[in-house]
Amino acid sequence: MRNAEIAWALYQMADLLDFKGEEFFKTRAYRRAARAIIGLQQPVAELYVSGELKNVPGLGKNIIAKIGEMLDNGECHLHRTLKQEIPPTLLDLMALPGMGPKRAKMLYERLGVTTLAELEQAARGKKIRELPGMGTKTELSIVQNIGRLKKQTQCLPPGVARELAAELSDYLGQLATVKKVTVTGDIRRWTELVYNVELLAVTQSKEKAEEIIEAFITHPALGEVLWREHGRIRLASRWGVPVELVIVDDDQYWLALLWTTGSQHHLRRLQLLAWQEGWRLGRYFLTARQDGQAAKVDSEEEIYLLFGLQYVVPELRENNGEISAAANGTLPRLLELPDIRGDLHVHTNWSDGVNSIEEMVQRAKEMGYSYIAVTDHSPNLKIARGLPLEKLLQQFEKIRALNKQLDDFYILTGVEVDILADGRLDHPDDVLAQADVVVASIHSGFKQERDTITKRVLAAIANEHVDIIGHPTGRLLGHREPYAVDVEEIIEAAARYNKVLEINASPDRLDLNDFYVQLAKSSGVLLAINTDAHDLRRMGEMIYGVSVARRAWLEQQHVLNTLPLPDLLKVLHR
DNA sequence: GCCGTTTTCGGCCCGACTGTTTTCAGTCG
Repeated sequence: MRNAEIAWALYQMADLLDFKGEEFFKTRAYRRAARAIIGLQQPVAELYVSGELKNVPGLGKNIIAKIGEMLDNGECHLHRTLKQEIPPTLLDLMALPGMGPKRAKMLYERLGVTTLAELEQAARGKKIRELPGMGTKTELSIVQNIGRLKKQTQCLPPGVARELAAELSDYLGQLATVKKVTVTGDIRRWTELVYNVELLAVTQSKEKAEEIIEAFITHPALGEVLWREHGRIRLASRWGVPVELVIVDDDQYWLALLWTTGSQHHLRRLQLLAWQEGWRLGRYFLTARQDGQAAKVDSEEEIYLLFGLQYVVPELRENNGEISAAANGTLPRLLELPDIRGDLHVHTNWSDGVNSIEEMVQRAKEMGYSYIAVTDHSPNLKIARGLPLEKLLQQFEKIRALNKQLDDFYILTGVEVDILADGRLDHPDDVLAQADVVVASIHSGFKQERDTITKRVLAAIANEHVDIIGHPTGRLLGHREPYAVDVEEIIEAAARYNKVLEINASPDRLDLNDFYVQLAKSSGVLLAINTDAHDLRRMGEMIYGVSVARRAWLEQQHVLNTLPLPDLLKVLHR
């Protein structure tokens, strides 16, 4: 079993135990263990064998034993028993907003509801309001939330989509008849939501295509066949989002890659331009209009070159002016991951992070960074064990001491300070003044009116000690809508006060999104791309933020944390 | 469940909000 599968099993056990009414601390232990496993750099199996698993915080004797069972048998006894006891579809109910273990249990016991479909039926049949503590508003919200969920399952946030694609492409890669697999489509263009998971496989001979398809459809993550023709298949997946596999031979690879990558609008423009240049471009083919001769191409670059264009990277293929720019030779040199010199928003075990400052620093060094800012939560965020004033000052002391031991690396003292519901900040100015970097973020009052919440952020921008506005819209992809904040006004204010806006790189957030990043850039507002990592593994999510930046045509000079340390400190006025 | 030079047992995680109540349970961040 992979780490992610074991973590998923632990999460599910936690949910099932919650449902059974187990005490909070026990189920939290399971969730903490799951989180610890997600954060591991090595396969659990290796650490289990070497006996190092007991050194991982959050993993104790009991859970390690269950991990052992899972590694041996693919499942542990407790998990199996729980699933026999409780229909696992009940967990879908608990995933609805406002629906926890107690209510799910009551619905199950009193109305016999086990699935979302049955729940919707019960709500529409006015059965819910008859239960204690439930009323008409609960019924309405159930119907609304189920409706929203139905829409959401048509697409996936990029992190989950990439995991699914990687799993499927590994599987295909193991087939002897498959020479190469490429993940293409939305994922290759790094769109913020993935509506299709697309894979392109190369085989020695096209006769093998049907064989590959037959093997592919048996994969456990895949379900119903939606559509099929020779060399192409489309199926439903575990998460609801469709998966498409295209199989071609060597000769077709580059044109198939271009075509499957999309976007449709980009390809349309490209077809038109190709036509004007004497070519006919279509699904996996490129022929001369004059004599029907197929073009011989050995890269995507060559295809663009044939049309007199600079190469257009997948992130830009949205028909947002990239083709004219490529024709004029004015495509920018886009930001790249190695341009990033540090992460200005990470959490440690001082607040709700998993790892110590030292561990985060070590990882940052391994990633080739030259600085990192430790920005733990402020006291208002109780759930995240936000640091009280004294502890924050202690942390600053500790960081200053650590810095003395470090060569060629600098830890910035920092804080992610809550913008409180009334617009004040959660630390006094004189404390903020002592931090190298201050990230101000909203973690409460998400449902406030547009005006109120916008004023809160504006007040934070106006505070002279605030450097960066963290995850400016607060959205969680597929989970939580952005708060009602007026982003344009925030951008204008950031421009006036010379403040930095964050591109939160977490694939669950991508906040700001590429559109607002373009607005910010054209207003002269600097962006900071930060992971907001709570453990070592998630520090690796920087690439998602860089991709948002690339989709927004950002270059190195538009991004704060591409600056060498001395320049960075100058911008931060330290 | 995990954790521990304060403890191997007794802590660990708390306040706001919502929808339902008429004093509060359940959920959420």
